[in-house]
Amino acid sequence: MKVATLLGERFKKAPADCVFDSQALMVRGGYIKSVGTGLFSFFMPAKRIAKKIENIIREEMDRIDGQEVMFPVVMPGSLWQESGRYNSIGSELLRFKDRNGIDMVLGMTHEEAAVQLARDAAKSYTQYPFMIYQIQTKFRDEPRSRGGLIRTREFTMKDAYSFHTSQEDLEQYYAKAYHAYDRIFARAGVPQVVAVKSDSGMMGGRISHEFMLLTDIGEDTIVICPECGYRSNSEAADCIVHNEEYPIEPLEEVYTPDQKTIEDVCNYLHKSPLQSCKAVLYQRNMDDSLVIVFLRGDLEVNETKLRNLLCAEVHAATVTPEMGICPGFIGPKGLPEGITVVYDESLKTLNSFVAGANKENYHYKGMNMARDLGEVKYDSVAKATAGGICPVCGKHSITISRGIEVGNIFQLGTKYTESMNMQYLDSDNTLKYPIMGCYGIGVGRLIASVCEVSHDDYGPIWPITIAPWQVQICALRIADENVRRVADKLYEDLKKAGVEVIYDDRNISAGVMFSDADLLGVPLRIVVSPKTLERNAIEFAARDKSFKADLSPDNVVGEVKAKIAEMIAALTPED
RNA sequence: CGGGAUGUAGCGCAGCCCGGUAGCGCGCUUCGUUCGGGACGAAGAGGCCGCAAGUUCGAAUCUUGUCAUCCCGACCA
Repeated sequence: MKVATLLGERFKKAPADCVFDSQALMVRGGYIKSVGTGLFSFFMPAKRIAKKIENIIREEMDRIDGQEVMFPVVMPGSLWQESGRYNSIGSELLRFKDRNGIDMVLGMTHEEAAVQLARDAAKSYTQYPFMIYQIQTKFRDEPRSRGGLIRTREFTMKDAYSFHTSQEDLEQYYAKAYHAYDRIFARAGVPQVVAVKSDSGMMGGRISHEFMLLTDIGEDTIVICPECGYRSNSEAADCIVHNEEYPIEPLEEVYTPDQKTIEDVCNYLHKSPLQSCKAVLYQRNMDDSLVIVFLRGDLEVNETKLRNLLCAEVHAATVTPEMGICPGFIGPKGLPEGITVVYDESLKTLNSFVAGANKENYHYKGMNMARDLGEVKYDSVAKATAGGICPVCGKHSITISRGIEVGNIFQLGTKYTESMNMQYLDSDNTLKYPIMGCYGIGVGRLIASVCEVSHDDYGPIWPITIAPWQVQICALRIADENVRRVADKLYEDLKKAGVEVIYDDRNISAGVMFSDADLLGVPLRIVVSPKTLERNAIEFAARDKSFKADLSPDNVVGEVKAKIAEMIAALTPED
């Protein structure tokens, strides 16, 4: 390929609305072009990167006995009716009608299609376990796509579905998939991607992990214990806090005029927020019924956990006079009947604290849950905080990071096989539902993630395993006959040797040529110029500046191939 | 869905308040000089000023509506 005819303008400056480095560089470098909100076309370099990532994924899926298949992008709504998701999923599932007025959907994930494909084909236990996967376009009508390829509405995704006859077998396979994912991210040049425990959300099932690229621009909050390696998405993380032993005091109602926030009340009463109880109000989406969460004053509610606990969607409450509560002065004692109350575990060992008195301008101090409220049930609904206690090793070591989710794995269970009536005949001659796992990786998001962690001010630095090309030839002063002859020959020789090479033979200034090369991010660069040819040499350098050397034009091909092999080997895991 | 902003050449923007020939920089074309980190000169090409109504002799500019895009939040396997 020659740069001269490579489509995609490379810009000196990024469009004004780019928010992430990866986004700016991929637009500037002529990789992607926005077509509409969350919709992108890929120019050749991006498409080549995607293809290489897909091939790595393909190899690793095949390595754990995956069978590559393909499901349709468009599916009849009736298929999604079977699993119940046609109605349970909101407007991110794009629904439309075909010419016959039949309800159709655009696939945002393919559990239904996978079960539909497999259910008639795997009737005997002897055919299990198996895994099927595809690499294909998905569409999710995201309420807010952003950040270039980080969050798009249409995207390419590898999705895999495994089917098992026992939980143990699923767990074994799950571990294999976990390992395959580690290999994929290592080979793609982002060993920074780590698995974290996650909430399984609408997918159903219990155990799941997300593979996160840890970066400040990430949209997810990750709870990490550097001491023991515990890692969890904040949505799924346990919040364990330590409470001081405070002197037991009698329960006392105190006048606290206009002291409505935790901060105000605590200042007013000279107490720490650690010694107070906060009320957070929600309403169930279904019927707007009120839910009050009580937790220690310094903590925040983990709404994912609250939803899971209540088995209901909730939203922040709008307080009306009919509710019979006093915002700013809400406490556990003396609430009206009929309100759902959730006590966070942080209150369990808090032996003396400040709380609202459910009376305008009054709080209690010296409150003690057991003494003043009797036996109540405690649930874990608080967000983990930095410095909190690690649920695994018990040290005060929790740190909070941000991450981009580039992949995930779920132990689904029988949610889909039951709802869609997929059964096999077991060895004991009884019909059973297979147990499923599912495993996803977003290809475009992975491209952006690699770019995010592997770039400099001038452009991306693609790992050799996914780079659009392995080597770029920059011919300076192409009008010089010697340069033309040597560079042309190098290009032909490298192509013949099977090296992926892109050749810039434009008659332009060195600055422009190098800047364009930096934006293309090709890991190895050969510069042919009159200057080096004078000493019968060409220059061979790495995009990441790790080396730069003169080579004799005669043994370039061998040297380049050796370097490529070395760089690929460095990214290939041992097992 | 709430809040904020922006739509003028491929990209970045000015012009709008105060209505009257559509402009600038980059990029693109041609010629010449220069050229190992975004060179210089000269001459060119390129625009239903997001769309639609309205006001007006006349609208990029004023009014109304509408669509699109971006940011923050809500939401999100």
